[in-house]
Amino acid sequence: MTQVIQVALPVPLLRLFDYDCSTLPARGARVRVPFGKRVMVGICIGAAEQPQPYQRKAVLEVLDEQSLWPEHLWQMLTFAADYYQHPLGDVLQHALPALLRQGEGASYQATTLYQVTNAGAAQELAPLQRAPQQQRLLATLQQRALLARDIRIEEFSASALKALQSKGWVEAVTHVPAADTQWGFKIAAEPLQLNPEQALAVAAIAAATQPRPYLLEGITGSGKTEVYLQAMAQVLREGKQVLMLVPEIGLTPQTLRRFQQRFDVPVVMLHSALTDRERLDAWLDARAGSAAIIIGTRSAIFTPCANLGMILVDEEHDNSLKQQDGFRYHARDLAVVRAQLEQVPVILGSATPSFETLNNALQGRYGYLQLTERAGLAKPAKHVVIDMKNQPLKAGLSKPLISLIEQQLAAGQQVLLFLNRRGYAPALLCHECGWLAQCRRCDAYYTVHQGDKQLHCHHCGATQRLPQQCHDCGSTQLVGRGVGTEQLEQTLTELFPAYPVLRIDRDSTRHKGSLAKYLEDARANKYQILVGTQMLAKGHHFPEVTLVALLDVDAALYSADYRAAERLGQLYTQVAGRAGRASKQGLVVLQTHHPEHELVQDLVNNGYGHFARTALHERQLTQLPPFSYQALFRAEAQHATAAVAALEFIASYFNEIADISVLGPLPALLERRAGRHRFQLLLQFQQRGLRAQVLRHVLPQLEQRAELRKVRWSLDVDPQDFT
DNA sequence: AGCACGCCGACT
DNA sequence: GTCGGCGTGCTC
Repeated sequence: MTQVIQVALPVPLLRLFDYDCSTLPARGARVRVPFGKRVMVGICIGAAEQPQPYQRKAVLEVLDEQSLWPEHLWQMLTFAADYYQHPLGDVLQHALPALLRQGEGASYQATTLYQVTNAGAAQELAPLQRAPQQQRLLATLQQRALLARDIRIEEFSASALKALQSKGWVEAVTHVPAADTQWGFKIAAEPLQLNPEQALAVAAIAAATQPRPYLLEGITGSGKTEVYLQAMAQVLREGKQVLMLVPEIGLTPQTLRRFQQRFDVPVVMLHSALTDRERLDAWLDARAGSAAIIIGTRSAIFTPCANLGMILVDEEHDNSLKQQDGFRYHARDLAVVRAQLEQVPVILGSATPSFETLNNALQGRYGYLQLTERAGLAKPAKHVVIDMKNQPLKAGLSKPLISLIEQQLAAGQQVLLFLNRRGYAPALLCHECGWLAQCRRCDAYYTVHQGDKQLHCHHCGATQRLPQQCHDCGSTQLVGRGVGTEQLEQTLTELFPAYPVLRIDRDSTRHKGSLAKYLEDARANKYQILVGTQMLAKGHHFPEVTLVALLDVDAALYSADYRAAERLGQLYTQVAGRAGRASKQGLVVLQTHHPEHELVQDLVNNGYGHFARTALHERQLTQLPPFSYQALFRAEAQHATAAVAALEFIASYFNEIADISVLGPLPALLERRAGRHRFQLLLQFQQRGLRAQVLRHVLPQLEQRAELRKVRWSLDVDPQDFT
């Protein structure tokens, strides 16, 4: 009997689409459908209860017999679509590997497996002395069978393989990888001895009768990872899976190795270098339960797990956990929702917890586990605040800082300098008339880059040749104003010619693999002076670094973005954790024109914990998140008036509702970018429930309005960034 | 988001 | 005379 079904399609529309179908597919199964002039893969949501009187088209093909997602994960995904008011079809699309989005079968692909024949197993290796390629391959095959892919990866010779086959020693068989859900739990390496705090944390998680979220707040070097490992061990021992989210930068082969060394269980790592097929295999392994540990960045939160036992979110304060465009979800928040639905514990780990998470822990909603002791005998770093007022500066370096650097270098140690501006100089100034080279498409100045002798706009990517003359007065007296990492690198090379300088920023690491190489060189102490942007701040440890300096933090102290201070506190604390170790005193230097600033004083004197609590109290007084719930509408258009009008139109839907504060429309921090005028409208609610209810009611209406068709607009629930 | 339709400028 | 620029509208 023909059914009418609702289908979610990957289009930016909140509504679902009705199709005729000869059967009723499972909810969560894929269907191939005609859509306009195209054919698309959509997800069946179920039977349409009140089919619209509409000229329906028919489903072309039902691609899955069952739902692609386990029930709890399906619930999380529908929750997310509602919470973020984002089209369900697009949300579901995010939760699928590329091959499944394209309509491939949700199954392993048969590949060729090469194995020794009986004759091959008995064959001596010595006679192959004169064919070393064949000898090496046969020796390996006698130990284990190899997939076609392994042959390639391990660089065996294809002709050697052919030769062995023709001698009848090796045969090719068709191999369908099966999800092997039976992995026995084995500890590969003995766990480390825990200190009392660590032991308490592990025990608290193990002893909980009700699974719940935990904040694991551990200063750098306090052994957070060991707590993760031992908490995981208990889950793995029961045959359950662990899902771990890490920041983009933390997804390294070292991470993988650390887990493999401890546990003799299958680990899959979802990194960007995987092919689409490998990604699907990993997804299938996780869904079947045959992967014991699944590690990935933000989007890994959507990986289905047959038998989930725990979720870990490492560096839970990290901004890369929030997607900044399209489906703007926060993976940490979804992890908490998923853990609740699946009834498993979730551990949010950080040395510098986000204010949201810290507040939840302080209010008792999350378990609060603290690690305050540095392992070993490492001394906490010394803090120095340098007042830049009235100081002569050399490429942003004050005299006292230069002499501190000198001392460290002379003692054979490494220094690490942070400057959050890449390029040579953040502006090009005419020395005669004051003209500044400005991007034509953005409200921003061009950055001078000496490397390629060009001006770059860091906001729209535009470039042009370095001008020889002022555009206004024709003078040739053009000078860079301000300091970027390029110039800092150059100046340091001049100041300390005996010491090699390494610069790490987006420009110097453009080639793939170069970042990894530089980091390795830095760790190996090939460079004594390291210069970089934030890029260098996250998650890297350089054991020989004793001095870390933040060259200019003033922008964060007086930013229009209320989260700037939180981020500064986190950055400062993270980098402070990198200075010094057991035998050497670390030094953290902060240069500012406002040494008396409360935030600076609090951070330096009382540490992140106190700083965060003070700032949280302030957020409470001013009714900012996490003490209120925000939704941000953004609009951009060719003309400012169009963007403003669109937001005013949106605002009219909220103005009359009680208990909503409506701010704006206000220009974005960078009003014009790539030739488009950008404005924002901020809504603030006292209750999360009210926000959900109102957005759920209003968004579908807005989508219908012709008034909003001419501008590009979007909604960001729980905005992190106001740029 | 795509993809078509539609109406105005610089090219073979 | 066309090719193609991106504004506007629609997708079950």
